[in-house]
Amino acid sequence: MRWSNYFLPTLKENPKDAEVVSHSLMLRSGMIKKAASGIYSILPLGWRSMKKLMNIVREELDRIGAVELIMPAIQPAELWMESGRWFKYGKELLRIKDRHERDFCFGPTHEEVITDILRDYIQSYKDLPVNLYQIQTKFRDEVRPRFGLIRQREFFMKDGYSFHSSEECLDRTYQDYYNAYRKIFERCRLEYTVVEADTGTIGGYQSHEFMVLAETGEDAIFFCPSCSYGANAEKAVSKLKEFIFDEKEKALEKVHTPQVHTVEEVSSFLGVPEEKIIKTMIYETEKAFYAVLIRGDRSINETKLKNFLDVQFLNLASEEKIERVTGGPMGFSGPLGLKGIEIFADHSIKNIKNAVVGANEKDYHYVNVNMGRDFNPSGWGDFQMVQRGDLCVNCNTPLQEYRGIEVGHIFKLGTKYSEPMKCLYIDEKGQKKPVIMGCYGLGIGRTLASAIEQSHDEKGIIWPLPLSPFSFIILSLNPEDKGVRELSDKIYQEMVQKGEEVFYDDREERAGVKFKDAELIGIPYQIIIGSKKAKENKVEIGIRKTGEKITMEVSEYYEKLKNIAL
RNA sequence: CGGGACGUAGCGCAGCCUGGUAGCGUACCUGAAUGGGGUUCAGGUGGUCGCGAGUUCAAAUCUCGCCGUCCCGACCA
Repeated sequence: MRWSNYFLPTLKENPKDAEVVSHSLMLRSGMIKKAASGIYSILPLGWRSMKKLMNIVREELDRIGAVELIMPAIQPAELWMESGRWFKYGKELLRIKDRHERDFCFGPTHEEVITDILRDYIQSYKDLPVNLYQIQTKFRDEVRPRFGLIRQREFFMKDGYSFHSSEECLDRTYQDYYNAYRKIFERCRLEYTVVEADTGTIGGYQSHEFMVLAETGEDAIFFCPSCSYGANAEKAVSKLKEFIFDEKEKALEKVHTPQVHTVEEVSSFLGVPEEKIIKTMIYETEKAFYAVLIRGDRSINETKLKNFLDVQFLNLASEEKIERVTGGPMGFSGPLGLKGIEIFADHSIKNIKNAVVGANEKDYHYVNVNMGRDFNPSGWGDFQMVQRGDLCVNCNTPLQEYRGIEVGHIFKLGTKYSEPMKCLYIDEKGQKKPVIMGCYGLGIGRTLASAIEQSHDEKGIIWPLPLSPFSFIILSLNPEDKGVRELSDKIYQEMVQKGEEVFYDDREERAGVKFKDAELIGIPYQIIIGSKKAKENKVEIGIRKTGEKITMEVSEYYEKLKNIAL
């Protein structure tokens, strides 16, 4: 491909609305162009990289026996009503009406459509398993699209779905995808980790996230360096530092605590450590209000709480509602004397003796509160957010915290969709059963952006060879010099004939411009052809990653290049 | 959904406070020189100042509304 014949608008300056490096470099290297917030055109150079990644994905999925198909982006509302997600999915689901005022949505994911396909064709256990995938445009109306291709509203996703007649069979396919994903990310030369994850709106009962490690990552993950336990912040569990309170229970006492609201304030006002304070959080859900107790130095993990309470909506109650429910203002809630509201406690408060709690009354707290004697929660659970330094539940090693970009997510769905949508099969005994499903997502654009986040320098992108839009770039430094032009043309022709993916900068630009652009777009290997060296029948090979330049005879460039590029 | 900021040439910005019909850099076009790291000089093209109302003799500038874009937050009792 000749640059003069290509469409590659590079930018010298940093676009002002690009905040993260992958976004900025993709814009500058002419890979993408924004159409609207979170919505991008993929320009030729970007599309080449994207196709590279898609093909890696295809190869690895084909290898595990998954079969590619393509489903519609526009999906009828009826299917979403059947699964129950038309109402549950929320505002992220882009709903549209056709000319007959019929409801549709632009698919954020395809569980409904694929289940609808399968239920009509699956009859017997003999038809199972089925393992299908597609690479297709998704739309999620994100509240806050950001970071270029990392959080888009319209994006390419590889989504796979598998159907089984037994758990064991699902387990095998799940493992196949797990391994295939590992291979994909390894082939992309990404530094990543796999963590246990919450299943969110997709549902199901087991899931793993593939996280590319990056400081700009939106998700926090915890990882045990010793036993390699890993989980994202929503799912992570840990052992807390235990505090032993071997004191006697003292008499309950109400104390005046004017203007003392937060744990921090209570701690310093009363001179008690935060570990002896029990925080009482009032949550509002679609079912009821709940009081949730947790140790003063810990934070509530709302995802865990949501799962525990089995609710769709969960929000901290507003000031007025707290007053209505507890009788006291915000900042003074406590478990004592609460009426008409269930109290759930996190395990972290179990051993606290002579604790401090709010008195549900302005400017008052109780001290020397003891669980069992003074109050009893109606249930116990793990509601806490893991914090740095907490210990691994398996091996007691302090957990490490990283930031990551979620590039892949696999789920065991079970019968969450097959049951309501009646995707049934007949088993060996002639009984009708819902199909057992798994689903497997991989973000294409996001993976590409992650690769740039992990591999760049101040000059531009440094593509790992498997994702690079081209493997080689010929820099013809003085194309008006006949010798240079002829040699450049010759080398270009040769490489094309050998089937190499080579980009030829034949533009009438100065050398500096070509070097800068080549570095910006990050092609791993440069073939540099200039007047002086060309006269001596020599060329240079430049390596983007190291900046190294190696001079050699024209006759040996190809062999050497192939050796280096291995 | 809340808070903040921005919107002026393809891109990056100034001008706005203190109203008088637009400027810088870069890119682009022409010419010349240069020719291995965004070169230099000369000349030139390009903007209904996001949109709409209002105030005014006069609005990029002041006022109001809308639209768009980006950032931060989503939370600790």
